[in-house]
Amino acid sequence: MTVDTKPGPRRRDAPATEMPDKEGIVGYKLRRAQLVVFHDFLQTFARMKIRPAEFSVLSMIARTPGLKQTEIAEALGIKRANFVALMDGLEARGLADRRKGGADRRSHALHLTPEGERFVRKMVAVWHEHEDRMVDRLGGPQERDRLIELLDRLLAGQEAAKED
Amino acid sequence: MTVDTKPGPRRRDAPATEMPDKEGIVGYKLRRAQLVVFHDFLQTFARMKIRPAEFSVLSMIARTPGLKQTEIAEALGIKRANFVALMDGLEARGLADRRKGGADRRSHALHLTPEGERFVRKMVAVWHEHEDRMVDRLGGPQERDRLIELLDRLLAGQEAAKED
DNA sequence: TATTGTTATACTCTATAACTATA
DNA sequence: TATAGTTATAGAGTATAACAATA
Repeated sequence: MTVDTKPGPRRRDAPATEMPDKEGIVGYKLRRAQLVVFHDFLQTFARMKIRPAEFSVLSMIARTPGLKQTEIAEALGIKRANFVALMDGLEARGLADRRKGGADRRSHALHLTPEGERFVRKMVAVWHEHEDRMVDRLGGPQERDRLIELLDRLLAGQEAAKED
Repeated sequence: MTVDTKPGPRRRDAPATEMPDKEGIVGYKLRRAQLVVFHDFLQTFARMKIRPAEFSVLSMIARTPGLKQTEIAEALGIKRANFVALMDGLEARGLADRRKGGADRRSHALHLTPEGERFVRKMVAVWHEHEDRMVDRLGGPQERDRLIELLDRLLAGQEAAKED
């Protein structure tokens, strides 16, 4: 266990200096940074009317067509009950569809429509603007990779914590 | 502008390989990691019934007593309208109070009650469990500092983007 | 019995507009 | 006119329970 206390004398009645400063707190900084990045994402995609969750769903369908709802929802950390309205929206816009006819007649295979394919190509081009801007802020692809690696350690810790 | 494309030949009709993979996307990883850290925080503070926003408000009042609501809300990225119910809760629990009587009779000076002082001391002790766990997952205080620095770059980029 | 998709519902967070009392 | 605190409200996001169809 890491106890990150600084050496040296410490007075008894100085609670103010013992208080955690938000600027050094992992969760706080993580939240603020995530909000900033999502805000940039939302601004970038305001015209295309795409939200982060919709973006990740369309990307995943494009990468791996034919997956069923539960598979995509679980991979993205979306509850399957909440996935329904999201997918309804994409279907209503003619970007993706649910196809029945597989071996398991309970499930739907998710695919992009031809219009969805075109939309996703534009979406990815626009996304590069956003992502390049974030990578630039970080200091380049190498710094981006360092960040991703550190974030993966937090995520891996969660995996380990679940096994009990 | 950083364009992070890999060299080498690229086929025309292979959209699947051109799609962004969520595992390398800054915003996506940031969100997932933040959820994991907040989940650990919520578990850790389930008994004390403290949410992240309440934690940061109590910490800030403890560090700098006498600030007014708007100052704390703005520093923490909370809309002043949403701060009211949060502060109502802390006051109802007897942890903090709004004191009138300053030069500006519109504003409230925020302070901890004696019970709030005791509560915050316990809260900070419990928080160390959580924070140490996160720092351990990252690989130690040095790795934590690296992460904070990278997140600060994203936040600094936002500051710069606002000036227009 | 278990799983897939679905509906309904509730709770939290966040955002905006408008009010009041003071400045 | 502007600011501090407040109220009301609306929209996302997220969580759980329960159901029908199918396995």
